[in-house]
Amino acid sequence: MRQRYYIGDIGDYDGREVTLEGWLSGRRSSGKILFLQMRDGTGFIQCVVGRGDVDDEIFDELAALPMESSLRLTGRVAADARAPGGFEVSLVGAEVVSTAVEDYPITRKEHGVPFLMDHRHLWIRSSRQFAVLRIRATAIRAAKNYLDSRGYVQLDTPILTPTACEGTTTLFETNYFEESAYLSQSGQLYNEATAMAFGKVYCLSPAFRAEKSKTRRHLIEFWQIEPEIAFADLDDIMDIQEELVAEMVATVLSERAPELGILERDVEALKRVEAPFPRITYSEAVELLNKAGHSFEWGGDFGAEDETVLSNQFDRPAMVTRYPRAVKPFYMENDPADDRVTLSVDMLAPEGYGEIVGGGQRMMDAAKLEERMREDGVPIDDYQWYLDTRRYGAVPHGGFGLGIERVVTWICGLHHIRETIPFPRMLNRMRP
RNA sequence: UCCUCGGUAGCUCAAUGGUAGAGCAUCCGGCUGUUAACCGGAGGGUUGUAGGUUCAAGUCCUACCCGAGGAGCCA
Repeated sequence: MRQRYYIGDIGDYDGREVTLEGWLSGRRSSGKILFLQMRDGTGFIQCVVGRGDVDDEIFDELAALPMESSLRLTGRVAADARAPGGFEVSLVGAEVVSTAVEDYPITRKEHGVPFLMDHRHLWIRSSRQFAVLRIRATAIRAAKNYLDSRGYVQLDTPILTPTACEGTTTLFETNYFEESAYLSQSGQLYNEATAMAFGKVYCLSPAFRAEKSKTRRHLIEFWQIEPEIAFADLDDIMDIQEELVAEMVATVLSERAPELGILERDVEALKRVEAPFPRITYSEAVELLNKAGHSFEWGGDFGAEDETVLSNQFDRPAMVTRYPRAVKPFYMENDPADDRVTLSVDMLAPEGYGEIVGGGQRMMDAAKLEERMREDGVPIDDYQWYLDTRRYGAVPHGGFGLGIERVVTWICGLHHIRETIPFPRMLNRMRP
């Protein structure tokens, strides 16, 4: 395989002549000297060339080359304090691979959200989007590493499902030959079956919710990583949640420092994200809200503002446990100490980012579970397979779902979730 | 579904009911250390759509379309 050079490794090439392959992302000229900004997907670098350093023909071509043209640039790498990034390349040769058309729409000046979203396929070339999406990939890898290295088996669950978990109003319906099918909202119920077969499992998959939600923390299509563990109680689940989230943050901090720099993220806030995380009950959270002058009545679910007020009370993610029966789904185990509440847990990110993880201990007893399903109007006939997980060797077990995009929004310190996935699907927007 | 705000040049925005403009981008010219470079010049408009009021509508009225922010909703 031929030697290839990447901007991301530029520090390794100090003093050497290299050939970089990439795209022209910016240019400034000062008469007989050109400053070319190049990107190659691993980073950004400034290349400098004076008239006379290369053939006049090539110099003139570079001076007029449209933005986003693709090229190969050859030159010597040198540390230079004047260059953004600390290194620059003094060119000795250049080859244009493809000349772009002249109207590249995204400039260095400001653009509005609708314009950028219409050009999402090009927007992802910009440095901030580059940083966010690289951090996303690293966060996902860190989560997988955490689980894989501890013996979890990745067993992905179906996207096409025959029945609605609860209520069909928020499901996307499609055809499965002669019958209806729905796009999955969660792999959890299937995870419970695979956990009874493999002990510790997880799935990493998209979830689809046809909610008319139009807020900065909702996507119609988003990704979840959902571990499920046999022989685990609520405390075990919380231990795993906090270790997993702490590892994701630590990995991003150590491997994606330049990207966090591009985003101007306050890394001190991220460095505080170490276990143990604060753990409070729902009832304590209600008290906290009321003490904070934010009136809240026991029994309801927290709204966006409630979550913000709560998460601002802590300097790292906080876990809220034991939500009332009414605000949690049928499969949550009852708290033996208080039958009004469930063995559930949500993790709220700090800095006002709200819920990033939801989970808990699952109801173990087949008869009670079936009763709860009937109360919720779940079609029992379609879920006999699920009840089998209790009939044949029920064990205490639990798990959680971690919303990838919500975690990345928080880690990156973004205002809106739409930037954390390459092509967001939102209310009013399915293109590009 | 509801509330609020918005839609004018490729982009970001101006324009008392009275001649549609600026900056950036693009093109042409200048500049040997630029950092969203700078300087000079040029081209670029069915003011979201339809109707209405008026001597006159980007501006006022009505309806619709599209978008943004938020609420509700969201295991």
